[in-house]
Amino acid sequence: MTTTSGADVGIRSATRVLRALRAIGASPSGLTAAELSAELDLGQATTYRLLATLQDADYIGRQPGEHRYILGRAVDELGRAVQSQLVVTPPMRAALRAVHDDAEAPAYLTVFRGDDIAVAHIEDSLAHPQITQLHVGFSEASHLTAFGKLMLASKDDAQLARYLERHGLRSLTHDSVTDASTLRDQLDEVRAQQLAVELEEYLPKLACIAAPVCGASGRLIGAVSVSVQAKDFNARAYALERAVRRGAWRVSAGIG
Amino acid sequence: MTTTSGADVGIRSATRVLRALRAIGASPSGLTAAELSAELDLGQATTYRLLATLQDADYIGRQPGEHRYILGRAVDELGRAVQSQLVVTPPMRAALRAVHDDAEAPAYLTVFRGDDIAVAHIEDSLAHPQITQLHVGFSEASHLTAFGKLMLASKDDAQLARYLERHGLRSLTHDSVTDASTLRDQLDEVRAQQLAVELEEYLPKLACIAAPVCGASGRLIGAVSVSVQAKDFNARAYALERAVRRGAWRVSAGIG
DNA sequence: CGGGCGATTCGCACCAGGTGAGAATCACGG
DNA sequence: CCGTGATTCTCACCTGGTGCGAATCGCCCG
Repeated sequence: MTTTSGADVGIRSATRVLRALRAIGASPSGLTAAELSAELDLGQATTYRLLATLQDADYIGRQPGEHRYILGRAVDELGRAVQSQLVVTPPMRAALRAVHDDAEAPAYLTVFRGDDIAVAHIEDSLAHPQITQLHVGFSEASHLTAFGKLMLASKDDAQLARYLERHGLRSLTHDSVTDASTLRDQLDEVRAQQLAVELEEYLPKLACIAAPVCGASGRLIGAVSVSVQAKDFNARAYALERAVRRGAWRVSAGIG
Repeated sequence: MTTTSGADVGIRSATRVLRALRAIGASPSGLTAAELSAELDLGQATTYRLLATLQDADYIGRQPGEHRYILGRAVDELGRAVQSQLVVTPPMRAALRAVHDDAEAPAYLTVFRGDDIAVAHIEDSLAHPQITQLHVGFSEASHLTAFGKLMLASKDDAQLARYLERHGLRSLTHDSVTDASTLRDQLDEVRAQQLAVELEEYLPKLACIAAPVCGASGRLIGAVSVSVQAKDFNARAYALERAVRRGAWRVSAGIG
């Protein structure tokens, strides 16, 4: 066991492939064979063989006459596949649309996956456009979003500690929680209310409110939320809460 | 050498990783360990190790209490990285906007990568919305799109033959070219005009016209195109041609 | 036209590390 | 409390991935 820092678990060759893809994707202009070879600490012959394999499977490619490898169509297809796995049925869409109409605000459906959160669907309109920083796909900074707090609230102390250890508490605005014990208090309140609220923690001037979606087994699987201007939040809070709770209920029911 | 259909080239373990990701992505609800094991023809111990490795790198994950593995956040990030490698500079965006305004039609910037074509940017508007079937990312059926014909026209006979052998000539509409010799004639015309046109070959009732974008070396690297209703095409053709040629020129100039 | 320098491929022997089989253990649901 | 399926463990085998060095290739530059 030469695990110096406990990070290199698993099949080496597999890890290499993944690291290679990451490395190539990390640079907007791609990587040359030599650069990748240095990055992965591999002999050049091996590097070329690996590149040939990836290229053969269409995961990478390069422009003719260019020596840099860039991500190819297979990666694009995979990226699309991720989104196809964020299943959104027409009833769910309808429920979310109703939330948008009731709340007069952009509405989001998120699903939880272990420590990660993916935005599965967004219902917005010209009058109530979505937050630009949010997109369909995985979301960051769980501790600063309303649906993130909902997910964290479903964890017990040990799981939360593990999460914090792995992710830390990044700060995005002046009001972001960055203190673990404050967060724990917030999560207790979330558990008590079965509702999460976030005020200018994720983006300045923005507030978000989220209600839990549960699967047939009663387990928490996601959230329905809306975002509004922070200054309007207090005046609208009551109506927003009714809307997201109703929406979350309808989505939950549509699953079982 | 050129094993046309021999599939087993390269590093086995790498191919396995890629096949595993593909397989998991191919099913909207993901795969169980047993299913993947069957799919890859691997022993179960090995399968679990591979899954653990992929999970460790966040390429896959699964909902708590669920036995199916699904694609994870790292894949989402890769998918986003692909798009970040489709570099679009502000001048290019501006040039494309001008094409949209001149032509009064949605305008597309595509880049060529070997046999593949990626849509790098779309400029549309409420009055002139984009074709819904087209999205930023890789595009299919090159032989049926205007920009695709442009790419194919840059190939010589041998390269074209190789392309046809690998991709075939899928038919999408009643007017799709499906005959290689007809396609060859079309491509000759494209070469002569340095312009490609497509009438209801890709989508019914839709026409598309594309002009070539060249890099500093003079090599063809992409295309600027617009799409309009097929019935309007003849009346508007002259203006559209001027617009895309001008746009392609501006983009080409903005690169060198 | 010829040298020269990267980029890329080839050949080969070594052995790390991935593999399969089977058994043990765990996790549930009945 | 048992049975079934999921998951992990153990271990010896041997494939297949690896590095090194050299051979080619391709292209720029003088």
